[in-house]
Amino acid sequence: MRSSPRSATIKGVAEYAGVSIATVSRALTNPSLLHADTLAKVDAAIEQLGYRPNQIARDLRRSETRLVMVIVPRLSPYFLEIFRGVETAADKVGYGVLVGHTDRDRKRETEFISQVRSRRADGLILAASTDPDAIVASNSQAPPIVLAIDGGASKGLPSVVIDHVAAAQAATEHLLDLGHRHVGLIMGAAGSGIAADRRLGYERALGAKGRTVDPVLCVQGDFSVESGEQAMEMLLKGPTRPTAVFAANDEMAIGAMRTLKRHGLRIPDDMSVSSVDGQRIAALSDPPLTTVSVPAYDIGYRAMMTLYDIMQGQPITQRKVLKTELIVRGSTAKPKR
Amino acid sequence: MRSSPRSATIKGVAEYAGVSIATVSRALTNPSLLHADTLAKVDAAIEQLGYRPNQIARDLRRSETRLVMVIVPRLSPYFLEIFRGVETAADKVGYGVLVGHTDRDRKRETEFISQVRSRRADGLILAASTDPDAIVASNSQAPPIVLAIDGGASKGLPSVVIDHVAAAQAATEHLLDLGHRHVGLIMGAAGSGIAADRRLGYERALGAKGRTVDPVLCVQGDFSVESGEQAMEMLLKGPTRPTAVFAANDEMAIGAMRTLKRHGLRIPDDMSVSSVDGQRIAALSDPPLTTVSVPAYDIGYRAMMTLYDIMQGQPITQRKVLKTELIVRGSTAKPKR
DNA sequence: TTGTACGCGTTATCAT
DNA sequence: ATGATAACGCGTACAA
Repeated sequence: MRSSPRSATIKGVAEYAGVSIATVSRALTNPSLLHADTLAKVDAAIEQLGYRPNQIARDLRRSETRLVMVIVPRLSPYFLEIFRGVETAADKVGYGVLVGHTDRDRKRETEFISQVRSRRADGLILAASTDPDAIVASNSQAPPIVLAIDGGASKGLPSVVIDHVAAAQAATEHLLDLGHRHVGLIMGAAGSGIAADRRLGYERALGAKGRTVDPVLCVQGDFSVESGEQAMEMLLKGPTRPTAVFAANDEMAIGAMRTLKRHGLRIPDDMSVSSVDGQRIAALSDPPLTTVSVPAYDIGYRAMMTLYDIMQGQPITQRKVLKTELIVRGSTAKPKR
Repeated sequence: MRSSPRSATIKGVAEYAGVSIATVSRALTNPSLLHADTLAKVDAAIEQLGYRPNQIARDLRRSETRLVMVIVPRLSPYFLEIFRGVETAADKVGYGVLVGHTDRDRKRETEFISQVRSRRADGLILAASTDPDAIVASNSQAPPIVLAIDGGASKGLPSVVIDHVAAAQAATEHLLDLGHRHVGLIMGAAGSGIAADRRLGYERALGAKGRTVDPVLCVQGDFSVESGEQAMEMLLKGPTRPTAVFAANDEMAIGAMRTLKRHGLRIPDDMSVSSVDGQRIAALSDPPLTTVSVPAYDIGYRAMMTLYDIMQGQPITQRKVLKTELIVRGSTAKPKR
C-alpha cells in the first residue's frame, strides 16, 4: 500500500472512480449537478488518492490567481500595520497576499509591477510609493492598482490615504498653542512624499500663527530612531535652542527623546516633543508620546477592499481620505517660564 | 494607435514578428540560440505589443511557482523580523513570498498546508507552529517544509531554531547570580511550545542553584504587553513579593515595567526585570531591557535557504540551532540590601 | 445526469 | 537556426 509516485491528477481520480474527468471537475466545483451515488464514488476516489486540484492549472484556465501583491518601502512595524489590514481583508474575500519591499528603489518598484502584469498576482497595492505615476506610465498597460498611505501627485490612480499636511499641522499647532515660540522640526527621509507633506504641515502651522520658518530649527532625518537621535543632537548644539520639537514620525521622536534623556534634559519640562503616526510604541514610550494617530490598519484594509472592487469591475471612489486624530500625552506641556 | 483589447500572448508576438511561437519562447528563455536578426525582430515585436509572458502558463508547464509560503501565529513585529529574513533570502534566490497568519488556529494551519499541496507555492516555512507533526500527518503527502523558531517535538521535519530552554535559563540565572532570592516568572501563552520551553528554562535555573519553584511566583501571560502589565499586578499583590522577574518575552517585560512605574517602583532598584527575545524595543525601553537576544532575522534567512536546498533536492541538516546571547542592560541589578 | 473534446499560454522534443 | 506539435491539468461548451 504505497502512495502514487507523483501526485494524483483529475485524470487519475476519474479512472479510479470509473467516471470522466468532467464529472470529477464537477464534483469539485459544482457537486449539486451530480447524482449522489456518483458524487460519493468520486469523493471516495479523491480521498483514496489524496488528490488535490492543481491550483496552477486552475489559475490558467480561469486566468486569475486570487493573489494580490503589496509593495512597501521597507518591512518595518509601521508598514506591518498596513499589511495586517491588507491581509485581513484579503483573507476575508478569499485572496492570498504576496509581499515585497523596495528600499525606495524605483527599479524594484517597476519590477514588481511588471510581475503583476505577468499575472503573478491579480492586483497591486502600492504603499508610500515614491512616484506612482511615473512607475505606472512606464508600464504600458497597468494592472489593477491601489495606492495606500500616500497618493502622491497622482490624479489617475485610486488611493486610500490620510492628509499628511493637516496631520503635521495639527501636531505642530498643538505645540504652538501651548505657548512655544521656538519649535524645531525633524524631517523625514529626503525624497519621500510623506516627508515633504509633513514638512509643509509644519510650515503652515507656523504661517497660520504669523511666524516665519527658522531654517536653523529644521534638521534632516530619515524616519529612523537613529536619525532622530542625531537630529536632536544638532538641535541642542545649534544657535537657537527650541523649547519644543515636532518630529515627522514616532520613531524619530523616540530617538529625539533618547538624546534628551542622555543629556539629562527632562521631557516635557525642558523640551516638548510631538509627532505623527501613533504607532504602538508611541503609547509605550516614557513619557508617552503626544502624536497624531494614523489609522494604518484601516488604510490597509480599505485599500484591499478597494482593489477588490476594482478587480470585480465595480465603480470606485478615486480617493478616500481617512481621519487622523491628535492624541495628547505626556511628552508635551507648556514651556517652562 | 490603440493597444490591443486583451493582453498579447506568445502567439500574437510570433505572428507580428513573422516567426513561430517556439522562436519567441527561445528569445525569452535562451536568446543565444537565435540569429541576431531574428532576435531583434522578436524583441521589437515584444516591445511593440507590450507583451509579457504569462506566468501562470509558464508555471503550469514547468510545474513550479517559485513562490514560498510563510506561516506565522500572528503578524507582530517579532515575527516580522523572521519574515524579513525569509523575504531577503527568497529574493536572493528568485522566489516570491506569500504570508499567512494562523491566530494559533490549527484548522488554519492545516488549510495553509493544503494550499501548498495544491501547488499555490512550492514550499512552506512554519514559524512557531503549535503541533507541526500532527499537522503534517493529517496531510498524506506533505510538501517541502521547514520549521522556524520552534521545532516542537518533531523529529522528522527540518528546522532552524534556538534553544529556548537554555535562553530562558540564562536570563533567569543572570538574576540569580545577582543575588536575587525570590525570582518571579511571567509565562507565555498557554499551549505555546515556546512558552513551555521557556518556563522549563526558568525552572532549571532555579534547580541548578538548589532552589525550588514557588508556584505563587509564576503567573500566566500570553506574550502581550497587556498580559505583562496584569501579571506584574498579580505579583505585586501576591503573598511574597519577588525582587526580580523573568518574563518569557520582551513585550511582557515591557508591560511589567509599565506596571512597576505606575506603582512608583524603580527599575532595577526596587525590582529587576529580564526576558528573552532581544527585539528592537528592548533597547529602546526605559530602562533598557536585559534580555537574551534571539537572531530572528537569521532564523528566517536560514529557514528559507534550507527550504531552497530541499526544493533543489539537496541533502540538508535536519536541525540547525542558532546561538543566543545574554545582553545585560539597565533593567537588572543586585537586590537592594 | 454524464461524457467528449477543445482551449487556456507556455516550454520542450523532435524534425528539418 | 527555426518550425510544428505534444504535453502541463483543468473547466466548460456541446452532445448524448
